[in-house]
Amino acid sequence: MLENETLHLSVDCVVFGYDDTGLKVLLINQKNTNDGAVSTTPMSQLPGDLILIDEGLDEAAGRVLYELTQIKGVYLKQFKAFGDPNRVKDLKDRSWLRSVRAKPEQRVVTVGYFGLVSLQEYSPQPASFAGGVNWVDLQSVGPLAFDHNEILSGAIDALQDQLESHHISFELLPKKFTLSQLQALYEVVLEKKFDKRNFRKNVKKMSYVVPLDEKQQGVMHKPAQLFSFNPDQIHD
Amino acid sequence: MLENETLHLSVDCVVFGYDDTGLKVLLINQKNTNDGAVSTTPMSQLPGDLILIDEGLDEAAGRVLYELTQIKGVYLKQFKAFGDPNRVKDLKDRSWLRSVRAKPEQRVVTVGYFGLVSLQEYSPQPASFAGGVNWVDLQSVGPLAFDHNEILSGAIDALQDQLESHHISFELLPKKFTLSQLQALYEVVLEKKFDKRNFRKNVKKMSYVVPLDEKQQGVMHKPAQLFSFNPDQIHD
DNA sequence: CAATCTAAGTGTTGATAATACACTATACTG
DNA sequence: CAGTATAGTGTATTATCAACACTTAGATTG
Repeated sequence: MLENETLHLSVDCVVFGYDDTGLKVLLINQKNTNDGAVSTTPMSQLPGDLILIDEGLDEAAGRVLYELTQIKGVYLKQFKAFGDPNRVKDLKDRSWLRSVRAKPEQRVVTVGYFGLVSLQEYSPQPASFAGGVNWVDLQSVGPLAFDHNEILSGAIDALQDQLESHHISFELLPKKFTLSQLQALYEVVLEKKFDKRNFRKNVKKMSYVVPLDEKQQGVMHKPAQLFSFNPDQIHD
Repeated sequence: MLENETLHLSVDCVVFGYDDTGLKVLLINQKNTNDGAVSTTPMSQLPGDLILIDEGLDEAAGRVLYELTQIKGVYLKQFKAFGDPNRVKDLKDRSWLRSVRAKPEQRVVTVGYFGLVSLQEYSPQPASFAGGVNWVDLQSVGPLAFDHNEILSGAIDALQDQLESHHISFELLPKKFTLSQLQALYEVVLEKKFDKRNFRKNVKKMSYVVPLDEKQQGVMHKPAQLFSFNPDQIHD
């Protein structure tokens, strides 16, 4: 127990990616540990790691995300700290912890960040840079390591809370987007349908959504007008 | 620097107290350190301390608050982690840290909690139990130790955000209260005025605010009807 | 016990925002 | 040039919000 008398702090990033096929979350696969122990099936987890002794929390979140997935420059926002003393003590997580941590028994408190990425802007996918990194459909997320399902669920709540009030939807869309894409995003994130005409009426009131002199191309129907976000116009 | 290679975690509690005279925050005075060093004027700070190695965050917040102020059983909610690497490195805080911490140079990340108390329910005041504990009017809060002004400001934001959406106003009021008291609370916390008739119209829609068969007594005007909160009736 | 004081309590109206709903327009395809 | 698929648009109804002033109940005073 003496060995454990200190506590470590980590950050975990719940990065949401969006494209026309839906809302995904960025997960990494734990590498299979060939330590001769009972080989548990490798689990998925959120990208996260211990913070360094001289870096800030936001800084740590950006660094850890980059190191594990090669993704950088994304919107990242702290949403909650998770500090159950037993959150890394579950049997299922022991073998992996032993393979990566000097002191695998040590308590770890983690600070959760959620991040937002437009998947169109991130081709090629991170999987081609960093092994074992996947965008997983939110519906298809299975059991994750540690308390990461709980952290994910907290991040979804935070995203839903802040989508409308904090003007962050544009982080999930390409720079130029159509109003139908914007509406689809709202519908997926908030899990409800909107009326097309009413939705567009509301968007017209948002001075920071500006129409471009440009139309969609290469679609086999009437091409939609493109819009972009102008963050300067936000003055609520 | 080697000594500092571990990191500590603390909780800080921003406990708001409310009565007819306004909204207060609970502060404690740092005891004067007679260590012969330059005697800095003793500062006020939020009640907070390091968490124990085997306790959860919520648990730590409750314990620390009780140990420092003798207050217990209050509503406490995590709102944000503060992790600037230099948040406890300021000159003004050194002398006090040296007097209370084994490793005063050590980095401390803190998790902020906000708490809510009805001051009517807390007579006698905590100051009579624990030395140096004061309810300070929000307007009169001066410079605090560490980054506690920033933490306080974050707590105010969280309180304002959640007052309407999370049905927490009753934590700040006595069990039986009048609609005028409720309105005054909203006005103080949200820093804006409400129309009396419109306010009461809205309250009527809240099924969890229930009228009692009882009236105010000992006031030299028409006595107001008393109400109470019934948390069971919350089903948003 | 009448006059006075103080905050409690109460409705209506006009403005604004939210909802429901169906057809025409445009570019690409074969 | 007919077919297809999504873009784009307006109005009527309902619900919500905002503004506004007088009467009432009990306590106090002379």
